[in-house]
Amino acid sequence: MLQFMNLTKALSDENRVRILMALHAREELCVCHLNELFALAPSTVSKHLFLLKNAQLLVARKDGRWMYYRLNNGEGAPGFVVAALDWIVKTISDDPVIRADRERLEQILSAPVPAACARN
Amino acid sequence: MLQFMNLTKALSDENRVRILMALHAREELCVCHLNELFALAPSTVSKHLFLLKNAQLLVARKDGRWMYYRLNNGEGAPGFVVAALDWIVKTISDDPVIRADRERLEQILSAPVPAACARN
DNA sequence: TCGACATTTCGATAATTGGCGAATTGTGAG
DNA sequence: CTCACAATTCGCCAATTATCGAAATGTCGA
Repeated sequence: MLQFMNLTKALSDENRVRILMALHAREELCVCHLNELFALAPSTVSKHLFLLKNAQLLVARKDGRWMYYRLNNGEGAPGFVVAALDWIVKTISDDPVIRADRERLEQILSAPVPAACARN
Repeated sequence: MLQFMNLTKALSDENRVRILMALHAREELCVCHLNELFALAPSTVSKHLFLLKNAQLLVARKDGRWMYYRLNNGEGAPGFVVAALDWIVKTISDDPVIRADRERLEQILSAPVPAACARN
């Protein structure tokens, strides 16, 4: 029950849902990309990522100075988590807000000199 | 997005999830049953039911003085709502808390003179 | 080693939300 | 009509939480 509630609480904030969808669009992103994508303080994004990871919705990978996050829907992910992610994606992929985030994310990632991180 | 967030916010409270699961065990219940099942003030239960109905997770039926609530997973229910309910049921049906609620609910409903409502 | 940068942790604050009791509404029984 | 009762609405308070900025941590490059 505790795990389940961690998950539903994690999903109850719009910014966190948008983070999940951004990761769905791009497999893997570092925190600085998310900082730029959403108009939030780095510490705020970090906290959101912690809650999402704590709910088992995300997994993290460290590479040098950067932390990369991705959806926890690969091998070994709990079935109820994968089911939740499938449900979310299926439900709001076409939402205007999510679409706009996707487009803005493309812009950020395709910029010749990414503004977010120094170089990445 | 607003509908989606209404739904995830509705699911982010443990008492509301337990209400959903009670309704899954029993198809339909009136508010007084839920008042007795959970140790909550009637006004609190009523608020929870409003949020769940607002999220389209429940539908209500009025019968005399009593309001009956049930899960919105029948004909005409939105697909993403039905999918959410299926996911919840599948994920936490076996949880100890939910099991205990189910048993207590049986007790309440099978009592010779239901304590909850005057007669029902 | 030192400085720059990515990220996290911590502490404070504002907004949101769960909870209750009191008052209100609506309905049926007497 | 009046009373009792189911349920909701409202106003308030306590607890939670989203957010930020400042400070701490860790890592790379010079």
